[in-house]
Amino acid sequence: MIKVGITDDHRMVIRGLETMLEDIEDIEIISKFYSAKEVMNNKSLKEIDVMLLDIQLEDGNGFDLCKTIKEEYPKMKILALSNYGETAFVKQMIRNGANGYLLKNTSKDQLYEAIRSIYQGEQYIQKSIQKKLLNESIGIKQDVTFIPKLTRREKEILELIIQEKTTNEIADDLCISSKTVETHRSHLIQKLGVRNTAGLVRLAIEKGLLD
Amino acid sequence: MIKVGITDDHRMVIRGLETMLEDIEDIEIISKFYSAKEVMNNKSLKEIDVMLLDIQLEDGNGFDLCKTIKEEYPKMKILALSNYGETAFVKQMIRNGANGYLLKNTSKDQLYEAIRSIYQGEQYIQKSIQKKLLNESIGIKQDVTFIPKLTRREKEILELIIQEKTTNEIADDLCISSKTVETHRSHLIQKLGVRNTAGLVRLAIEKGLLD
DNA sequence: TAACCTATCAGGGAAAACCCTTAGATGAGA
DNA sequence: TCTCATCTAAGGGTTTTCCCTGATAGGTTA
Repeated sequence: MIKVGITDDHRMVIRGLETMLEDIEDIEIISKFYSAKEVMNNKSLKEIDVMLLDIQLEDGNGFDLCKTIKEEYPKMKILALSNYGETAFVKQMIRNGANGYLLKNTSKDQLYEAIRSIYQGEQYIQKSIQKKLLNESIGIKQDVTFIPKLTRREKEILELIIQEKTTNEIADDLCISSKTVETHRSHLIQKLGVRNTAGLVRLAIEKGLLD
Repeated sequence: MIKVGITDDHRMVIRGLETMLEDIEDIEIISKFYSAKEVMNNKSLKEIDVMLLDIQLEDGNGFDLCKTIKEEYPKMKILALSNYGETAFVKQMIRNGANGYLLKNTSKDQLYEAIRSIYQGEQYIQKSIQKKLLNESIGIKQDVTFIPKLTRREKEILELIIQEKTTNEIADDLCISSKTVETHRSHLIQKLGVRNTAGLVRLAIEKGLLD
């Protein structure tokens, strides 16, 4: 009997998961959580074998939650669920300890297979995403798509850039010289491998660099 | 008996909706569609009283689909479903003929109420979103948040801006003067009510102005 | 036909962004 | 202690963006 927990802030998704799993004999849903907070405050976590975890939670992201859970309950298996197949998401989730990654438009069979696989200690990543990861690593061998870590200050400035502030305004906001802000901007452009502000904003939004 | 159709590319969500509605006596789910294409190719649409419509479909957006459906079947009621409560989304959906708007994290009761309301000819917008819309209209009376329509050329140029191209490069790409591109840029900034390139990119991505 | 929208182009000027180099101060960690 | 990362700052120059104004031409529609 595999004891399953579900964490998702959409009741509809939880409902969907429940019905998909309800008539499977060796699976039992023992807990449901609607937010990251609920998970953290709960003490029955240790009984869970496999946690189905939405990576987009309203309060705090699933990445951090995944890491935290894994630190406290290393034996628990985590199956990440997401609407998005962005390889950046997948990689980060796996780095943070997830044992599997499924898109939410999955089928019942695939969901069952994924849960069983990771319960038995294997890794399960949806085929379409595997393909994507493969293509990516073949296609652009040189260009490592991993996103370099931004410093606190850089994130701060990136945030303000996205808010349409100019270098001068940012300097005022942070009480530093505009030349310093320029330096940070240049670093951001270099680090993220883009050409200009447009690229910064796009990347920041698409890859979710902030928070 | 209210005949309901569901359009969503996530099976899980469809499952969730099904179980939420299955034990309600006066509702019957008569069709399920996993894509916009399926909807358009189907001829049993005319029997549907209320369509639950995801606004984020893989093939073509729900906004256009909503409009198209309404044009062909004016009597059909459409309840928009979304993960996002962006007022811009809501407004656009309502403009395109939707009779209601619900977030996917809704409850069974609310879902039922929404379906019944719009079936009876009322409009149903989730309370939290109503609040948002209200606040918005109070807070910024002047600033109408509706998104003005962009011309084909403007969209084209916006697309290239997002691809990190400079004005000169865009001019080359389109074989027009860079001064013309500048004019379009200015119009974009004015129309969209932003301050600079960063704002353009952000809005274009967040509101999905392209495609 | 007149009004309107769209796309085109231009001049000129101010502001902002971008690029390169160099460099001091600080704090964490091997 | 020495190194490394980070944050800070500056000089000096080029490119790009932004903001006016004004103008022509074609197409649509009332």
